[in-house]
Amino acid sequence: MRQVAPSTVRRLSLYLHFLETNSGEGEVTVSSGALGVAGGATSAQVRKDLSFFGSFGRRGVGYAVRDLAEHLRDILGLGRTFRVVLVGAGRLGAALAHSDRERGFAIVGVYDTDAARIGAELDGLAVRDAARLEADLAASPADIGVVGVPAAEAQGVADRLVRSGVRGLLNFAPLLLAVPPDVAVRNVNLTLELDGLAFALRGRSH
Amino acid sequence: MRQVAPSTVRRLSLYLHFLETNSGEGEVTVSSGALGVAGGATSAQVRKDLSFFGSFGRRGVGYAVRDLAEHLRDILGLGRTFRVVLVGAGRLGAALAHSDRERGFAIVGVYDTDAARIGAELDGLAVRDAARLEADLAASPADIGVVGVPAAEAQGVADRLVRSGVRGLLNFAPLLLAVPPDVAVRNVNLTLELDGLAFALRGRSH
DNA sequence: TATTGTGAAGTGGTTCACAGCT
DNA sequence: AGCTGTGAACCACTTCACAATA
Repeated sequence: MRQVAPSTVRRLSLYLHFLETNSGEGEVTVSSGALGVAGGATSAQVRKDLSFFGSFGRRGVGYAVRDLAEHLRDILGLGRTFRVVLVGAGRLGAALAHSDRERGFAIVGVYDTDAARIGAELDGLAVRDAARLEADLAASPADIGVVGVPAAEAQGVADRLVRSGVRGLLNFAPLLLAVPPDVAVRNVNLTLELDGLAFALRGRSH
Repeated sequence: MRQVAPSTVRRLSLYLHFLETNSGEGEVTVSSGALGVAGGATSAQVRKDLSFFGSFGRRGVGYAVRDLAEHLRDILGLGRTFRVVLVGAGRLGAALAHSDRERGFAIVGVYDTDAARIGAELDGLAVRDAARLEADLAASPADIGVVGVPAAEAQGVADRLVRSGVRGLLNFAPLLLAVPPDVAVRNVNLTLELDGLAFALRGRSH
């Protein structure tokens, strides 16, 4: 199978979210056009995205909602639970801990280096001393690590997570992490987004 | 001038961040190669990105750090202060309020519909009743609106912000907002990022 | 008639490679 | 010799267009 484009994965996730939030509404089938609206794509794009993994629709009819949702969860690998450790019990980390605990991402540990935070609770999880990270992960590995520490510490934390067997990182620090090629990184960078808006608004006054 | 690619803007922001955090270190010039490492790009890509806006370097030498940073701030439109209103005083909004207040993005208002939150303080800013949004924006416009409310309310909030003159939106809700073509939207979607990691980790166990 | 699945064409961003300065 | 600036080549994602099917 050819390499899947990152943009395709992003859209598949949007299609799935649409199917999941609109499934109770009676409609048994959806067209590629409707999915396109949800995913910010054309109908042709939707069909191409899906055809990459198989033929899930019926010509002249569309896609069966429940069936396609199931296929998308399977394609995205959402059939299992991912174990997530959170390093840096700041606000972004808290936002993550708060959301999405249901959808297959289980937060199994929250760590911080700040003594003031250690021992505190973050959404029902005790914040542990980051010094324990390696020992804890050796005893009970995780799939995904969330880097929620300041920029200066981010690469160090990433290195420790990767050495401890984590193979996916969600990075909130405003810089690019250097990781081995078999480790996946997704960045959430508020500075970047704000700069992007600034650029889009060039020359416009309020 | 041709349309600038979103990926180019993203990298320009990364180059700038690199220059700003490493400017005190004696080096007066940087090469496109060094900038490429910071921005996750090749040296050729860096030069193309910059050449799009002018010739800022010297052949055989490189780019003057201070000078290039200044140019990048100018290109990105960071020379002025952007007035930002935050709707939804949740954790992501709090994360935003906490960071970056220095770099040209001034939070001028925080709103929520939840009576329990109204009147509370978020990083020194009083949370106001979202019902006042239109009146406040009419009296004192904003450039950027942050949509930090649940998915079901997101489009409604976006509509109200756009009607009140906001021309840039930072959307934390896990869906695509429909906005007029002259309004810029950037999405921060944790669900999407986690799904992306799930896909990248397909078939791998811990 | 409605809508999918897909090869072919199109578009646009990235990489190459080298001329041009310092 | 070192490094930028840039046209040309390349590559990958998107759109088109239409045969296939309900």
